[in-house]
Amino acid sequence: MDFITVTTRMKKENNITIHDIAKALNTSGSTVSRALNDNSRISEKTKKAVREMAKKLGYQPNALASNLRTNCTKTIGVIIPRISRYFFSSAITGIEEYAREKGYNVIICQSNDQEEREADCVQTLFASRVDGVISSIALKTNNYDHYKTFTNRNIPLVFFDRVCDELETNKVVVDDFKGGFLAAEHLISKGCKRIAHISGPQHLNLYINRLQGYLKAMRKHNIQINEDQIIESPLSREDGMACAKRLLESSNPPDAIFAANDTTALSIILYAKEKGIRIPEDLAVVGFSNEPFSEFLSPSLTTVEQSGFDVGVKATELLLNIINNKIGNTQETIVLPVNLIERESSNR
Amino acid sequence: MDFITVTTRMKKENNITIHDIAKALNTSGSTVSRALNDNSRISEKTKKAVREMAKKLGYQPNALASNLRTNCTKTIGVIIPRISRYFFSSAITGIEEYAREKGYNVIICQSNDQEEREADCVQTLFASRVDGVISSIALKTNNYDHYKTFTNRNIPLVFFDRVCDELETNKVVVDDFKGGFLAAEHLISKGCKRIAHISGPQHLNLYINRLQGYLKAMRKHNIQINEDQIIESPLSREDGMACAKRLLESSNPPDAIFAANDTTALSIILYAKEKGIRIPEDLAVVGFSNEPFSEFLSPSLTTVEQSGFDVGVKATELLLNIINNKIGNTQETIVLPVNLIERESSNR
DNA sequence: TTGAATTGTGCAATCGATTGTCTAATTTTT
DNA sequence: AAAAATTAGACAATCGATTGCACAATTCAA
Repeated sequence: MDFITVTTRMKKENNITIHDIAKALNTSGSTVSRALNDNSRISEKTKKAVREMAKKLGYQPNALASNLRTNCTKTIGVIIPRISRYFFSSAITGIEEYAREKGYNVIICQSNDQEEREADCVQTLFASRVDGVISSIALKTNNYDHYKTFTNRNIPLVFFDRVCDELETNKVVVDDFKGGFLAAEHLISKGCKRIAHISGPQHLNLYINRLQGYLKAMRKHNIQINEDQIIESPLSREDGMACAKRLLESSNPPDAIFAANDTTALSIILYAKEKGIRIPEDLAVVGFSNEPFSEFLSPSLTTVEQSGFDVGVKATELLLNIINNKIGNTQETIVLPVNLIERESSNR
Repeated sequence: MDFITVTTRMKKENNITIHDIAKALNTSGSTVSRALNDNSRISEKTKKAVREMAKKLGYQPNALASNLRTNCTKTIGVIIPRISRYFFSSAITGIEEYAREKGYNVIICQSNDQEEREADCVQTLFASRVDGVISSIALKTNNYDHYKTFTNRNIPLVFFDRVCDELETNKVVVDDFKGGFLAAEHLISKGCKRIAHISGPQHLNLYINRLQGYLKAMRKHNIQINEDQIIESPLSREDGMACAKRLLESSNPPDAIFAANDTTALSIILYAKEKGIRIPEDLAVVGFSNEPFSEFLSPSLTTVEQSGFDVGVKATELLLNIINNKIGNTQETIVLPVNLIERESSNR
């Protein structure tokens, strides 16, 4: 009967605990714990002995045990649509950078832009008892109830980029309104008159804001706004093609398109090339995000730059401030600047 | 004195445990635990009652407690150089996809290509008691001792892409040798005679293999190999420029360059454009990796495609097989296929 | 010299879930 | 109907680190 126990026990061996250190020094676990945590109740002499013995035995603290006891994991969870999008991977780099500096770990979950997967992520992160969460909403998410898992339990939550009004939490976004405004005004300054806009899902603030910025610029300069030339799109590569076709084959085609992301702008450029439409002469194009490829397109793409890294850092800073009670869990929105990068696709 | 305790206690409230469920049903914690884990010793009736009460109370299991007890976290750790590189973010997507399907979580750490950071990642992942680790070595890592933290304790370890011979573990790589061979042979088939190669750090197998594949093709077709035209580079955008300059301003400039990554190939194209060197007429260029931008460069870049997603999936499959003792902890190397994508930069 | 204050450690409970062992209740076998 | 076997569930120990409290040893003041 004993065999089984012994065999299973073999799997992970060699794990030194504070009690092993205590035994080796003929002291107690509590003393070792306090010594390692630099508690003032322990003498320097003992601390030194403990630290040396810990090193000698190759002690590695078991975070699970510590977290269970302290109810604090020094870990923050991140939920993002997809890691392979440059904006998001930059944001994660920013998040990790800042979090690590402050002694926090990061667990990343991808929603793949699916609501169900997003709810899964919430469960996973909650089960891991993260101290706080940073999230950017999946495109397909319409119901936000799963986030109550955090809000109900006072687990700090910060949204970035893809935020929505329905959720009353802290947010970090870029100035999408200004971005939309700059893009449209830029096209207007180039003499474009019929400026179309391909927008994204309208339950997400950022697309609403880009659209509103565009509208503001149009109105400011008394350019006629044509409802037919404002399209809502999922902003995929394929749908971008379809939108391009729809706009450019209409009876009154635009002389400029402002796309709410660079992927769609890319589709437009490819479509125009295929159809022999010259860019920027016949059609000026502006995108949004400054994806890594935008600079190298031909013609290179005029776009609105937003720093994923900065957004990540700011979101983390805000989150950690809440976690550590430096600020109350208010409902704050931080807006980061954007800027227009002028390139060939609109240079006429 | 009591006030402080009370105040701090308030922070995270509302956490339902199995004991709360037990109390509500007038049963014991063990029964609840077994019921939730679908243990055969519990009757269907009880299981149903437990599940319903758990739902009613909003019970969420505390993974920390469970992990501590079972010494198994159902979590795998990933160490990668940088998440913002497309190949790596695709690999992570593959890793997550497969892991999630099998009920595992993923913790990601970035080494930023620094040895010290990599060692930090190892500590972090070990402290989190991950069940296994998937890693791709940082460029700057020369000493691999930190990985002993895992190997000494029989924690399964799988390397991908950036592997090295010094570490005797499981590996998943793409067929870099064949990729190098295909690239060089392709250039030869286009009639190029003076084919230079810009390689990467030689302590990493993948660059050695790409180089060897290139050499093999050269020898096979009796093309003269010129030592001056094989350069070792960190493969950054900046260094790519320097390499381009060095090669193209030499007395006997190459008529083709095979770069060990697309970033360097991009630098070459930009440099050539600047200097009025025509691609592919004066200089054919082939890269490696098929980065998202490569397709859209002008001229578009011929390159060797490798699927980060597939590598991630395979690495995870291998790791989970070891973790679950489906296969012994052998020293296996899985090689995934590559294929050449012919585009304009070599089309002459 | 005695009592008070300070300092350094140990004991034992705790976090929440899991699991070996024991007991009581029920069912099956003889 | 008694004995044996099966089933359902409770008890208590456990994982490893933390921490309130108790207590001994030392120092200091009166």
